[in-house]
Amino acid sequence: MKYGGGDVKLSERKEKILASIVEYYIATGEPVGSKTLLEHLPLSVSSATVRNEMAELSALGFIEQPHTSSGRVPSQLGYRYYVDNLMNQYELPLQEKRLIESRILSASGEPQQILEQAGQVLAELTNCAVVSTTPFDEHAVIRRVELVPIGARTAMMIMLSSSGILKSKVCRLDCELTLDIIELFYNVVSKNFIGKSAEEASVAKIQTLALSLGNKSLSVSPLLITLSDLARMTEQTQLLLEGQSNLLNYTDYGNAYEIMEFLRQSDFLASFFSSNKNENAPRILIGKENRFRELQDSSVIFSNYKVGGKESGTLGLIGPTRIDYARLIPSLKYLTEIVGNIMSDTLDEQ
Amino acid sequence: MKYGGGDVKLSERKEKILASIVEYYIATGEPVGSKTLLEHLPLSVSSATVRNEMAELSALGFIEQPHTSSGRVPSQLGYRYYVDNLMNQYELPLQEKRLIESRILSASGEPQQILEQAGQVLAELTNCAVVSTTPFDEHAVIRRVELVPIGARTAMMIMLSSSGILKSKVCRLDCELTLDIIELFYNVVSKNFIGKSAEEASVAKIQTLALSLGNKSLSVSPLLITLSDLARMTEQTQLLLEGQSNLLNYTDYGNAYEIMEFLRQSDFLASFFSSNKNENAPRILIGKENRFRELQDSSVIFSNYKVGGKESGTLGLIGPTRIDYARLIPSLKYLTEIVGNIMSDTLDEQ
DNA sequence: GTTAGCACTCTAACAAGGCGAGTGCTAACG
DNA sequence: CGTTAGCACTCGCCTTGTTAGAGTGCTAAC
Repeated sequence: MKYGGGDVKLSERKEKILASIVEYYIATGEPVGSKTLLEHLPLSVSSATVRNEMAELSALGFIEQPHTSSGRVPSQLGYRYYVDNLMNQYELPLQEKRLIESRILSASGEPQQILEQAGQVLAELTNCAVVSTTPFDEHAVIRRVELVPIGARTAMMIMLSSSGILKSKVCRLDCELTLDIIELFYNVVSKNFIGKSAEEASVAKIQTLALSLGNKSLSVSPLLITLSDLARMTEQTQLLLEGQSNLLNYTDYGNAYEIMEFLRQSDFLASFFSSNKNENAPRILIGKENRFRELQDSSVIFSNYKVGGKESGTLGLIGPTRIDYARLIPSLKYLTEIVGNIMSDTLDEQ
Repeated sequence: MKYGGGDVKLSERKEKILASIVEYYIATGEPVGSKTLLEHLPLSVSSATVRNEMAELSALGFIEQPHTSSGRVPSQLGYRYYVDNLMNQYELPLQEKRLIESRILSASGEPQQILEQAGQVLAELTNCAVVSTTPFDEHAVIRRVELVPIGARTAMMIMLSSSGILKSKVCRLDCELTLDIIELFYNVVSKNFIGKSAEEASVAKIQTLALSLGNKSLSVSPLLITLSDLARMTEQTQLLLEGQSNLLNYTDYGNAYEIMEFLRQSDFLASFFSSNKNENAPRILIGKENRFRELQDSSVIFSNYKVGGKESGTLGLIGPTRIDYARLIPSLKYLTEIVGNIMSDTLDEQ
């Protein structure tokens, strides 16, 4: 294993000590000294020995001291080693799994709401902020378009994509919405858009189409414009955010406000997640491993969920570097699994 | 006017001084002393005179001292007097109004999304947290139910209410969704639910209906259950939240986390808002005027928006008592107006 | 009613000193 | 050679003491 530039394999005792430091610090948030450590460590050696070991761990860069005279704290590298080699993942008890599943099933079945629900559950479970992206499938096609008249001149248009995204928008016409127009619209749609990708419902195409309709164009084109708007909304991945306020609980956390603002304008994250599409296992970025300045003191754990066998969206956890990796990772894993399954269920019989 | 138990009408000079204290404190967050105050006050008197006046204002309870030797801060009563008598509301410039309007029009037209957009705008404008409730109309009826098959055994059901709420849910059947079943479903729906209130789609009614369908009951009842779920969702007012993170900016604000948590579990607020349904003008609750413990250090300003001439939902601002009332109130007023208009537009031709 | 002057109060800011946790080093031990 | 006890040392935190400054209320004069 490469840590800090060289291959390192720690002795068993060093590993025990490192693991103990990490776990103690995660649990308490206090830097830990040789003596305190010994109390939590089933080793029959003296504190001096532990100190010697700790000095070496310091030299290797796995732990560091906030100031000369207080205990040690895991460094970023220390967390990394812990996560890679030492952590025993805690398995979710079956009962809790059941509870989680039932809560997510209570959502409406729309991907966005499943994700909202899952995000809330995960936020409660982990005390982290949770981000998630709606399913994205570059090969998704428009499966269905419905036009539901509301008033004489208004209608609600609904678009359903093959990735399960449902979007709706109110459309307001300049003239009355007659059956003729509706029929014409459905014809145009089924001929030109159904089964095609959302991209194809471009403004340019809409315009040329409108031209070809001659004098009917005037009445149908507002509908087509709305269609194109919906297509835009459908192909856009949306990023959902839950449990932001959890971040405020971590008092040692520099500037929660900055992070919350960052998450709010979170296009960055969305594109980052989508560039990590083909990973299966959860990925963990600790502190500066992260490329965003705002997250340099945070850890991000994210994992993709699969809909119909294809990676299609991401669930991510964001918290301070001092988070309980051993507990969070299995929770995240389980949630992505569940979310994927439920979404696939909805779509499996296409 | 009743303030602190007695009728009070302050002298013109006292009013000027009080207004100046309130405005200075709102702007800077610093307690203000007689000397500093004089600099911002177009009065040709000495600081001693001002001190005398301030002493009387203190005795009357309009201002108070955080500690013996520092400037004065408006008391809750002081804010109240200011808001009632002294404040000149700042009028939004036309240009800004235009900008706001266009941003809200970019929303999809669904009430929920209009409110989300409006909430975001308002949060940016005011630096407060914004809450809003979706339109609620006790006389609302189910206007339309659509069933959109997705797979062989799954369908998406969409419900539209006369108050403009659109909700959808995926429904999973035990057997194949045939045209027969769909037709039967539509028949049952149009006979029993369309034009009726959402309340009537109760579980009990669904059950008796299912019984009367005899052997077809098995296939249709999952659909009817989903219908009932949707009716529940439609009649529930939803509470939306934007700009929570703004609260973190107010450093003097005791415990932003507590407030954020309170807002998150905000059923309280929803019911509180709905109990204030028939007010037209914005209402302002300052500090302890508020009945919720968590908001004792906050001010809440809320105002109802009208859809089709009827009060139907609320927009509210939440911030520390030290907020710029003179600026926020007109912003809120304008936003409620706009939101109401846009929503009414969508529905006006029922 | 207004003003100048003054003594008084109280906090925020800074400095100094003691405490204690924790360290690294050294020397001794098995 | 690894382990251990002992010890001097470091350095942040807490407490205490002091000071400067802002602001007040009061009094006496205008």
